[in-house]
Amino acid sequence: MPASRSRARPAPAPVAPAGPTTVIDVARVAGVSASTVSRILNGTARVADSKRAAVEEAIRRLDFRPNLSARSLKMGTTMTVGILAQDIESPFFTRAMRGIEEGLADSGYAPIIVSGHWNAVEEAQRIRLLMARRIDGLVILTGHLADEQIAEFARHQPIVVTGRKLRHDHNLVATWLDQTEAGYLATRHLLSLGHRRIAHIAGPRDHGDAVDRLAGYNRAHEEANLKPDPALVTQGDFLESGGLLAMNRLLDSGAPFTAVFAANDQMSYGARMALYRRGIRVPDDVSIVGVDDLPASAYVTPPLTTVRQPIYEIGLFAARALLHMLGQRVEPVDVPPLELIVRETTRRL
Amino acid sequence: MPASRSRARPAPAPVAPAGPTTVIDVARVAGVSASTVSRILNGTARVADSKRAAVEEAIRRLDFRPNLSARSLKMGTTMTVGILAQDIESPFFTRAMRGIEEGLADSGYAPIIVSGHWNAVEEAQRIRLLMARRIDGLVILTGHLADEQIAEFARHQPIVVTGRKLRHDHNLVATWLDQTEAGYLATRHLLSLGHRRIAHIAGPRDHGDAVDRLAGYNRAHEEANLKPDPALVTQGDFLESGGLLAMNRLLDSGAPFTAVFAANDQMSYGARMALYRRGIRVPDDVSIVGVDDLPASAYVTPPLTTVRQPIYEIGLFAARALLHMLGQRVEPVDVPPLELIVRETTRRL
DNA sequence: TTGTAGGCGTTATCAC
DNA sequence: GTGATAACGCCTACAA
Repeated sequence: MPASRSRARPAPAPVAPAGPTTVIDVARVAGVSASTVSRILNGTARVADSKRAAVEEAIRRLDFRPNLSARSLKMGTTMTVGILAQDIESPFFTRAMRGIEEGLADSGYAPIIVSGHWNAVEEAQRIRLLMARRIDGLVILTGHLADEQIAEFARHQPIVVTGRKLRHDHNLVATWLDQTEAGYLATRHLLSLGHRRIAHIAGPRDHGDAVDRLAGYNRAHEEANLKPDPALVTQGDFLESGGLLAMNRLLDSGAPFTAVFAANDQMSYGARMALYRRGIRVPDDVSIVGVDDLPASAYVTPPLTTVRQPIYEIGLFAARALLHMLGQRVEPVDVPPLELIVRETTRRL
Repeated sequence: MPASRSRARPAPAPVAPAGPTTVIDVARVAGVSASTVSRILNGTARVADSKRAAVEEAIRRLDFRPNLSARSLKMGTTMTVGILAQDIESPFFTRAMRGIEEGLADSGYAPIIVSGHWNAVEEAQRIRLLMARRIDGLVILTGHLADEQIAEFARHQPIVVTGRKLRHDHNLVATWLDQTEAGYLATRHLLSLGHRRIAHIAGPRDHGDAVDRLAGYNRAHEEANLKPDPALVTQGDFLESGGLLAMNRLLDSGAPFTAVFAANDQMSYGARMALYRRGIRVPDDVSIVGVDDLPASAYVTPPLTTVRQPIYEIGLFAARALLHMLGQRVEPVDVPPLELIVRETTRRL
């Protein structure tokens, strides 16, 4: 029976203050000053054991919780970090968020998540909203912001940004994986299985990762002294629906191919569906490779061969790096490298 | 070139204050008092157009943003709502969160998301953490908290809780869909296709929805004057892995069946994988029905027949209901009913 | 219409 | 070791 907030009814106990409980109430009940309560709360200084006991008892009795707004006002810190995602429903971002959640656990920091929807203007807007809340730090999960813009934001608070290469700074950490390598690993795998006509469902043209993966596709061909057929490269949007549409276009074009490299897992699912619709078997007639290794990829039929991205670990890394910049003592984590996961959507030609 | 935070260097402009910009700085630059600035910020009172212009200009010049902590301290409101999810990576919760995000858009409220991991103790802990931050409202997305516990929490701030039937209150709104109906719809569909030996992969025993769906499965049988074979009911955990394990148990038991009703889509995926592993065709040899209609269910092969839950709309509803309780003028939204979505994992026997 | 003054709850500084 | 006191930045009576 917490004693606070008893307005209409008579106070249930003589100690009950009028409004929400404050340090002063606790101090009065414990027979000490507010400063002493504060000191005990924060471990700022040594206090006599007897007083400590009295204060702790009073805190319990009154169910006292310090007002974070007041503390923030005084300290200039909000114990809140902002997370800029792009699409809160995408498995990519939720996996990263899990990593962040884990990395932030027990740190006292809580995440506020906003979505930028792959739109630089909206992203900047959301970040300003976050900054108006005086967040102590910010994680930017990929996106379309200009590097200079991010550097500018980093003048106001520590930032960790994923998916780009940026000069580190006391206030700015970037984590980056070579997405050319992802495209290269996927394509080389198909080439090594004897495939020579390999289609590619690319991601959005304005998306750096997509561009890099296409470059990796080209590099693997070059290395094998092959020239990819431009008719086999088509555009997707990183979503299932786009993968389905792209595969339909590929099929309708009549250009023959025996394998397809989709720039991410979600488009692989869509492509797979398009093939299924036409009765084209995977991997017997066409092999598929994706990128990401989303949790679902082990449960689609057949299980998807893909290039694993350490998304969870990136989230974990981001959280830890941010805490480090915020002055917390945390052990750093490593981001493992990209890795080809061979499952059952690819077979030797 | 924002003028604030120029500590080490000489001030770039004569207007630059020492620390972060405050109303007082704005007032000084605009040649008015701080209260006038506040009034303009909040539209609290009429002010002369000339002063308004000067203040707005000063705000722009100084890139001023009101300190939310100070405002919160004064007003007793944080413009923050807490969201208790269970697993931030589950498509169920992310879909709901999308709805919440949409419902909160442009309201000025930002969501803080925490996860309870289906553990009543952890859920209560997280909520206390949220409450320590003085959130203005709370959305509880299902979970294992006791009704009384929720009622107790609702004494401190408005709460919307999904997935239960609770007496509404000026501070408590519950939204609930009859999950017996979900199990009933799924099972009746299979029965109507001529299936008589229908297996069921149930959800966790301590999960109300799971229990209700099993009850619906039984009710559909009763209605058809059939008795489900207890050997065909097995336990899952609402995850893909649990669905896979459960289906393997079913198969190993030797009890014959021609269809399976899985208590959610994720377990359907796992069950589908187990069948695939053994070369059992879907729907030719075994039909499958799930519950949820996750976005992915239209893209698995074959596309999953399932009972659609309006998860997004539930999130939207929750956000709107909360805003309403917080005194905002918002138009209410309806939660559509459960609906059987017939795709391609079921066929007539 | 506008300014002055006081306080929201906390912590840091300074005395004792 | 402990207590008074003065901010932190904002908003809202109250006064003018």
